[in-house]
Amino acid sequence: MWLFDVLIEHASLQLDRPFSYSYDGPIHHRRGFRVLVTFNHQTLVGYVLDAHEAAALPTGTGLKIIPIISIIDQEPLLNDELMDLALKLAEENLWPRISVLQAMLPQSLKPKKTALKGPKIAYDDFLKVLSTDETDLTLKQIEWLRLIAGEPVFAKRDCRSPSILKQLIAKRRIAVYQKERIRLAMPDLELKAAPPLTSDQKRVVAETMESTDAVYLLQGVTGSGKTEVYLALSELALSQGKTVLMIVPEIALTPMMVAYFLSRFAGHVAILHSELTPAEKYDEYRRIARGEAKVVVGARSAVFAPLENIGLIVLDEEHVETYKQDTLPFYHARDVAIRRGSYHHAKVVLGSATPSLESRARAFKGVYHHLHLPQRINALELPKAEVVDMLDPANVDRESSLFSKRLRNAMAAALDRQEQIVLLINRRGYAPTLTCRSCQHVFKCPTCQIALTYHQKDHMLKCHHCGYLERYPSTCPDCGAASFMKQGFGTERIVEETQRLFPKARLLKLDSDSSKVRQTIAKTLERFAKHEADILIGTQMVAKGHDFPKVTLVGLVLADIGLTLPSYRSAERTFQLITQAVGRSGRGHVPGRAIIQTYAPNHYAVVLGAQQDYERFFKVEMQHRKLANYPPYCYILSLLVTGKNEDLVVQVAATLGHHLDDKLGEEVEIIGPSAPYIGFLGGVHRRIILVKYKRFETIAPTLATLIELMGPKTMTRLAVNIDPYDI
DNA sequence: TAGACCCAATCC
DNA sequence: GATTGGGTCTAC
Repeated sequence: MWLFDVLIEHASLQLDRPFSYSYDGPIHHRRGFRVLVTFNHQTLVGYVLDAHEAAALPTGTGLKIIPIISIIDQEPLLNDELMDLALKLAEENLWPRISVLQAMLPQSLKPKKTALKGPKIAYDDFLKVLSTDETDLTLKQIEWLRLIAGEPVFAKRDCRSPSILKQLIAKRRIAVYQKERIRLAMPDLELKAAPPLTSDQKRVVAETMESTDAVYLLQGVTGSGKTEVYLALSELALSQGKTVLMIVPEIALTPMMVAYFLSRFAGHVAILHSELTPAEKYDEYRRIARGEAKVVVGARSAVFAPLENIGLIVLDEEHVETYKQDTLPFYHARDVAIRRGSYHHAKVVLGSATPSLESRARAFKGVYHHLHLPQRINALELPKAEVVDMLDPANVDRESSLFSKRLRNAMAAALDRQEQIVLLINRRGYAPTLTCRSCQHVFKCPTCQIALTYHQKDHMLKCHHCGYLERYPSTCPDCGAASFMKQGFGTERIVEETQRLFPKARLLKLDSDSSKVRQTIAKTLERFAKHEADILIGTQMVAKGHDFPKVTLVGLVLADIGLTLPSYRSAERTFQLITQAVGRSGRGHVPGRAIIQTYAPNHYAVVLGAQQDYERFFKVEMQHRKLANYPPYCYILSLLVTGKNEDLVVQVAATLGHHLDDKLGEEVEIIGPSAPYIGFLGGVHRRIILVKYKRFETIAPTLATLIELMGPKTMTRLAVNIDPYDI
């Protein structure tokens, strides 16, 4: 008899311990497979951590050990590298182990009940010729036998005479065999040879290959050809018989990167990102696990791709926040990439035009090897960026308060010259708040207490935090009046306003609303690239990575939306947004222009962003961070206490706070507990404690005791997030 | 006084 | 995370 140590599918710290189940029967592996078990009157999926052989059920332990219902997988789902990585990450970060295992695996393989309904392996039937002996066959049967034998592979469905086929099978001339079908149709791109590299690119590639360092920060201005460096390094890794992991930030960027890699490495590429259907992802995952793909291109969760023998891991646009998962497990793709790199002795390349302060500071200290691409390819000039002060009424256009005279004139001129324009507004919807005209009632999300954004397209109010929806009101719930004010503006409003000012211009809109429908982002970008539209209006999605040679003007409709957010990263975010946006302009032969509208024309993030002066910004922002003691001068972690009973949440948070203060008061700075920005979400009260610390080792033991302090009670829950992004 | 409802403990 | 059981509330 076997005793299994089983992790239960529910991701909670209280349940993050193995439960014992028995099993009578043969097993092929000691760990890593899923089992179906009864757990507290429920049928759940569990993950076997270990198996022990036993003669009989242990007695006197107080455990009621029952048999599992069934074994789900015959083979382990994860290799030893990923399994050990999952356990280590969970332990260090105080995440439930099962949550990491779930994050690592595609929908169909996750250790949770919903996975059992996920897509299964699809098979195609093929025909195999067993014998070409033509005795006893009719002429028709001989005709088909010869036809099938003449082809190297013959799919069953291609045979139009099923009855004849049936007889051939009965007479043992032909057999049917199954082969796994790959549901993802890769675009059939022409294989391209590598273009000659610029001397800068060559230098960077050579420097990387000659060095024995593990992690590289490739800092290259927008348009400096980082992608070609990734491709060249990939080629070198492949030529050494190693594999390549290419991580990109968003779906919107992926089609382009995929196209680059496909056109260079064709059949060796697997793709993993959220635009694939679960079935496609499953197939791709299995292809990778079987070792059939040498290169994986994918978004955040693709850092867990089951590649073996990795030689190179690239994280493009390393500064973007989407690399940090904001639900359990709160992993950062960059950290995982570096961990996996060190296991494989692979080179890890972090690329960006505007590196995160943390990474740039590490490069400065020599923790990362710093690589530079200081010039745009073909010696293109960086676009001229002009800052327009929207507080000065003289600058504002007479017909529209959203546009400056300068931006409107520049747009008119670009349209006259048949050039393309990108307009960026970092807010989706039509208007971010709706207010009653008579009583000033602001429509808010009932769960998040955040103002609802009015969306014109579906005439609804939406919460951009939790996705809550309600119909556009007919009357005010407070005073009954029926007249409302739409305050502020988002992408939809800019589209409307632009169309009004330039009725002949062809517009396209791109924001995360577009991503709801599959493929829209890719199609929109493609249409814009083909010049089927003159103006592309969107959120920061349009600012990242795309290469549109005909764009000569970029307008940032309001650059400082990010600056008003209460976060120590707001200046960094704003700088990055401006720099990336300005970099979209002038990638063809015509020099580009960028116009930045702002209410904060003197803010250093705006001024230096417009000048594309990363180094100055780095110095200034580092000083700010040092003064306020923020990362990279310390690390931050958040402790989030949640529960339905507000008093209890407050009380537990206070206890944890005091405990931390007692144990660590000397070494760390503790902020809170306090009510977070969204203090009440979905019927659950929240309190947050921030801990600023210098060395994780000094606080790790105390963190572990916090979980014990919480006890087995589930009235309140604790979530630890190391380096959270939402503060 | 049954049934609705809420809370907290338990799960092998 | 879901179920259960015990306690309290509530409507007839």
